[in-house]
Amino acid sequence: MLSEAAISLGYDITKEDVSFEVSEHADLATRLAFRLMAAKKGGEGEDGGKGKEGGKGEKSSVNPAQIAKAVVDAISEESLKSADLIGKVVATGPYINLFVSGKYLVQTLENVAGAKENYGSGKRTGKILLEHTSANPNGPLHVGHIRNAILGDTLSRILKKAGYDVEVQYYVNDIGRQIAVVSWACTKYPLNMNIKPDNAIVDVYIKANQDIAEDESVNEHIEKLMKKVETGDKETIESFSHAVDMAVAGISETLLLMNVKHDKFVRESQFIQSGAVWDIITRLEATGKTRDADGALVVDLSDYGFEKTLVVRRSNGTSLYTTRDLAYHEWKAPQCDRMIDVFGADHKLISGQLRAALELLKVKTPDVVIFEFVSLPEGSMSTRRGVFISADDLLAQMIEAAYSEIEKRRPEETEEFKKAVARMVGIGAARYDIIKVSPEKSTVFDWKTALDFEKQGAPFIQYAHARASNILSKAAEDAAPAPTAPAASAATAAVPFTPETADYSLLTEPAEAALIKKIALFEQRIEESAENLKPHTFAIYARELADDFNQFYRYVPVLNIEDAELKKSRLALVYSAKVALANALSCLGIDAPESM
RNA sequence: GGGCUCGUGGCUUAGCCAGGAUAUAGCGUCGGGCUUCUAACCCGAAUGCCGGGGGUUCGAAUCCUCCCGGGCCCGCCA
Repeated sequence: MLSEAAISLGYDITKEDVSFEVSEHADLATRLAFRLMAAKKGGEGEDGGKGKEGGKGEKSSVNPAQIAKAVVDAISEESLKSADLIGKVVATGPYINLFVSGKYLVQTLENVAGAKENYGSGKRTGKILLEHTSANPNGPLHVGHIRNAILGDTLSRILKKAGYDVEVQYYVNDIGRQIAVVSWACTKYPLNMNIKPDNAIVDVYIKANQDIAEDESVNEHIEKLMKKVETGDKETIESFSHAVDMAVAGISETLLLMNVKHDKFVRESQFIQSGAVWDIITRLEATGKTRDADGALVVDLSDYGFEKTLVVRRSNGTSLYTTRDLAYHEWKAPQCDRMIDVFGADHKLISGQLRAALELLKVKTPDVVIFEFVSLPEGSMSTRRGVFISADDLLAQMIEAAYSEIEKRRPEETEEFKKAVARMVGIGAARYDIIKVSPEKSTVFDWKTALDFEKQGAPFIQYAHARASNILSKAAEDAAPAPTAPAASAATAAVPFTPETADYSLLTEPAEAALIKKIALFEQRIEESAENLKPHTFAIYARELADDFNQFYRYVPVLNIEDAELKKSRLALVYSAKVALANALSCLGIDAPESM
């Protein structure tokens, strides 16, 4: 419509030149006028170039505000009519602002009612293999790992919502040096079977590392174990595997508590046993880019901009994490259209080298999502030194904090109710606090901030959902009163309501329109978030949605009105808002309580 | 030392990739709102040389460059 108008004025543009953005001044805005001015100035020869010598002297006689006005004036009557979702187009200064029509709002609510829990789903296709968390099984997850877990899990939910077929994997290091230390520690020190198994493992792991620091000879034992495992010694493999099982069991329990789901736990050792690792090494050698360095085999990746070579085989003949990771990615590549890895900032260099080596082998490379570190006020965390705050501790304290809140607010409720809500709110708050911040910010963990339930965090969104649920359940009660209930008054009289039959055009309050418009943006925001691999942008959308619902809740009564038709329509809107809120929370891995 | 990354009111933070309308929101501070669907809510106020200098541009928080400060990496660890 706008391009037609611009063309009619003699501008040489195509539909693609018209781009829109969201704006606080309009539902949709375009800076088309700026483009047109630039195009005109650039002259005949150049079209989107910078026009490095063009612009200076010849000041254009028209300014963008005039162009904008001219374009809007040139929009033909029937063109505006045919775009029936757009209600109004105005030029404000150099901007052309578009406002949606009532039909757009009605259509949005019809879509929600039709789609329900599928509302907001995108149409993307393709299979994605997403790897996240993959913490070493040498102890419990700590607060650094949960950034990985929550980022990865939220990303997987958003990608699924966008339409992709997503399989999530945890890559288990069950064979490296650290696991050899764990295994050795398990034979030297007794395991405390009365505590969570990952905690029992880390206790002995820390002791073993102290031993190594004090006594060099321990390293010889460790190395012997590594060799044995790579050459297939059954007993050693079983001992490793037992220790790994314990740690993984504990880690899984923590992940489950956080609503983090993996489809598969893939063990590194399988790539040793299958011979894939040695096969990779042979093919790397065949590229001619490898060489011997003091007995070790290294790959020269200088063609890819890496000065440092990459070691793929130790001088003692054993493989390294990186080598096994190459085999893992080669294994994954044919199973999917796209691989995504979520790694901590410490993996930045190595993941770049991994991608380069995969390219060398002509294997599809993964997209890597990097998040910066979470450190403690006294410095960075270390499982080995026992310097960390475990995820379990954090989550337990958050649930406890949520419990005391619910105790304060709803003392009359049952213990079961309070416990359930405390879990939903505590975990939700933890997840939201982590996901709302963009991953490239490094953070310092602080108990006080962590346990301070930030306003407009997860509880805020959950509360909006609970409010919507409450209105709907009250309406249902009114519609089917219990035999003992007093007769309903006129204002609260039963309103048979179904989203399909409501007259949405009655919803004309500003707060109603604002809420509907926000609901309408769901799919777009999901696709944006999925496309950019930025879950935090969707977390912000969920908050905005709750914000608009709370405005509506404050200013627009639903149950206490006389007009039955209007009540029906508003109930339908509340229903749509509840669906949108529930779907948004689900994408964030946060439970949506009916009451809290 | 080299590479990557971050720096936005007292604190936390969005916007930066694809430069444009008074820079987003929360906490904290100050003031207001529960006989009306749960106040984990809502409304209002104050608070910003968008780390600093230079450059590109009609226009820079956004692009380029140098500098300063924090984080991460530069292992035959993962």
